[in-house]
Parts: sequence; C-alpha cells; structure tokens
Amino acid sequence: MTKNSFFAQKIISWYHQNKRDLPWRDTQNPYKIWLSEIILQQTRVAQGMPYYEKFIEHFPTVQELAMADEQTVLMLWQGLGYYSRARNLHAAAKYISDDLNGTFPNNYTEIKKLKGVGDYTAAAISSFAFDEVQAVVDGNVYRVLARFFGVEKDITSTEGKKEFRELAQKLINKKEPAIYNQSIMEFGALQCVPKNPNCKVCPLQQKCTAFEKNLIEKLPIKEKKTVVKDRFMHYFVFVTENKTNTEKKVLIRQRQEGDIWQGLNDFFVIEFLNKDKKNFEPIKELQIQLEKDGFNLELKITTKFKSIHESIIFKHQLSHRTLYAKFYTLEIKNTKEQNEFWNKLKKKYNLEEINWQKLDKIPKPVLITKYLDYLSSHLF
DNA sequence: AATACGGGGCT
DNA sequence: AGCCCAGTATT
Repeated sequence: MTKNSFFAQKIISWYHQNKRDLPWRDTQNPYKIWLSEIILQQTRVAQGMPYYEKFIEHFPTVQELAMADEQTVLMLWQGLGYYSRARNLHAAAKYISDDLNGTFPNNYTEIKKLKGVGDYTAAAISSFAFDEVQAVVDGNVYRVLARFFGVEKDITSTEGKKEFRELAQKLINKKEPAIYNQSIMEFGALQCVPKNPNCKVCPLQQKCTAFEKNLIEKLPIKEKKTVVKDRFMHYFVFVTENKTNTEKKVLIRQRQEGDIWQGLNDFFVIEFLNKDKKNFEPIKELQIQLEKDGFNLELKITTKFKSIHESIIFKHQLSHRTLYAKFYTLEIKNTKEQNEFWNKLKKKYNLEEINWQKLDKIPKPVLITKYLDYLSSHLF
C-alpha cells in the first residue's frame, strides 16, 4: 500500500468512527452548507454553532436572508467577529435571489463568485453539496498534511500554499470527495490538534513523518506572525437628562468603511494610535476636537452638561489590535440652547438619536456591549 | 507579498 | 501572552 492510499483510507475510516454529529453534515442543501462554512471561517465549531442555529431559524432559505435588512443580519452576527462575513453573506444572498433566480450556484467556479467565498469555501460547498472533486485546504489540512508528509514549507508563503493545495488535490478520494474532505478536517480538529496531540492513539502514527522525526511540535511552519498594535479610544456618550431609560436618548454612530466593525454601532470617539494622551481631560479635548472640526461654540462647553461620568479603562483584545477604551457619559441639559448643541453634534458627525433602550436592538461591537453591561451593573 | 479584519478558548 | 480557529478581500 502506498503512503498516499494508506493516508486516505485511514482518515476516512477514522472519520466514520469518530465524527461529530453536526447539523450541517446531515444535508446537501447548499444554502445550509454555505451558511455553515461562512460562519466557520476562522471560527471554532463550538463558537459558531449557536449562530448557525439562529440564522437557520430566522432565515430558513436564501430568499428570506436576502429580504432582511443588513442591520438585522449584523444583529444576529453580533459577537462572532469578522463582520464582513455577515455583510458579504447578505450581499451574496441578494445576488442569488435577484440575479440567479433564487437558485444556488452548483459548481466551484460559480460558487466562488459569491462575495466572501474563496478557495476553501468554494471547495467545501462544491464537494459537500454537489460531490465535486475539490480538495479543501484549511488550517486543519495544513497541519495534518505538513505532519504526516513532513512538509516543511512555510504555509504563509504563496509557494507553500500552492504546494499544499496540489498535495491535497492529489490525495482526495475521487469516489467520495465530500467524505474525504470532512475526514481530513475532522481529523485535524479532533486528533491531529495543534498542541500536544495524542499520537499514541493515532491510526496514522506508523507512517507519520513528523512523528518519526520528532517534528510534531514544529509543523506546520508558519513564518509570519501578526503584529499587534495599540489603539486608545475615548468614547463620548451623549445622553439627554431624562430620568428614565424609556425617555432617555443617546447619540450613536454607525461605523463606516475602512476600519474595524463596519456597519456596527458605537459612539462619538476621539482616538490615539501610538500612545495615549497623558492626563486626557475629556471636556477640554472634546472642545479642541469640535473646534478643529469647524464647530462654532458660543458657550463654554462645561456649561452644557448636567453631569459627566467617567468609566474605567476597558482593555479589549482583537487578533491584530489591543484596544484601550474609556467612556465619558455626558448628560446634556434639556434647554433650548443645549438642544441646539445636541442637534449640531448629530448633524456634524452623522450621529443618530435613539432611545437608550433601543441600544439592545442594534448591532454593536463586543467592546460596547461590555461597557453597557458595566453601566447597568454599576450605576443602575 | 503584505496587511486588515474579531472574538474566544487553550496552553 | 501567544497561538489557533472549516479564510477572504484589499492594497
């Protein structure tokens, strides 16, 4: 038996004995498979599962997803991260519904034309839903192949990616491509895990190059590490002075293109990139910022506020950024002049006025949710 | 080829 | 604190 056929046979038989029962595995419905694959990009099964269930419940078919508005889709995606996935998912649903007559594309090339679908996802959908012979290459596949075949190429290089892709395509079982693809990924997720894999019970051990050469901990080789930069954020939460949350209004801002959290909502913010401003005085800094933006202030800004509450510093870790955020809640008085100030702020910074309670109903970054949770447990 | 883009879990 | 996760799009 060749090493290649040994590999394919062993992982498929391992799969039949060890596979998890996952809701997107008992179907060939391309919509459900597509949805699961988008959710699972850079995301663990355990984290993605509840989101998959929610989406299927809200949008049983691609048409219903297409008819939703983007804020609703982002609301359901809230907390999962990489929000372009949700926006692309929605855009692709509209494309399928409007331009493809509601029929899901049925081959690799057409599937890859969907926004948010790259090599991996196109291979996954076309093999799982349409039995096309397209080998998937995801993080699991890199690890399993690198170890078993002893491939020491850098998986972050263009050349390395190409080599793994060709190897994967050579190994795929042409009779049952879907099962083969599921097998190698499940094997990587459960058996050939990144740290401390239990090679003692591995059915591939006797022919595994990395095991033989003691390279398990070294492979796969990943040269480029992501650089994490700091961001210091000072959030200004403008609220009206009404007593109850029902009447209280707050100014929010929908985040725009070219930055994190596009399409989600937060508040007016003053930011520093490299290092935070020492002794940041919120009212003073706000005034400086407003004047810089051509704001014509008739009054000393301090007279406009009934109260100011300063939060603790929230440290929020993203994969590529460390965020340090502080929130200043500014209660604006309910007088004619102060209302005018409120309206100018709204217009100048494209803010939206909503009831405080409505904050629950709009999509927000986890950082903002943490702050709101902190507020309700410490102040009210 | 390099960088941006989230959040959570595990070591 | 670092690494990884059923990666993709943009520059």
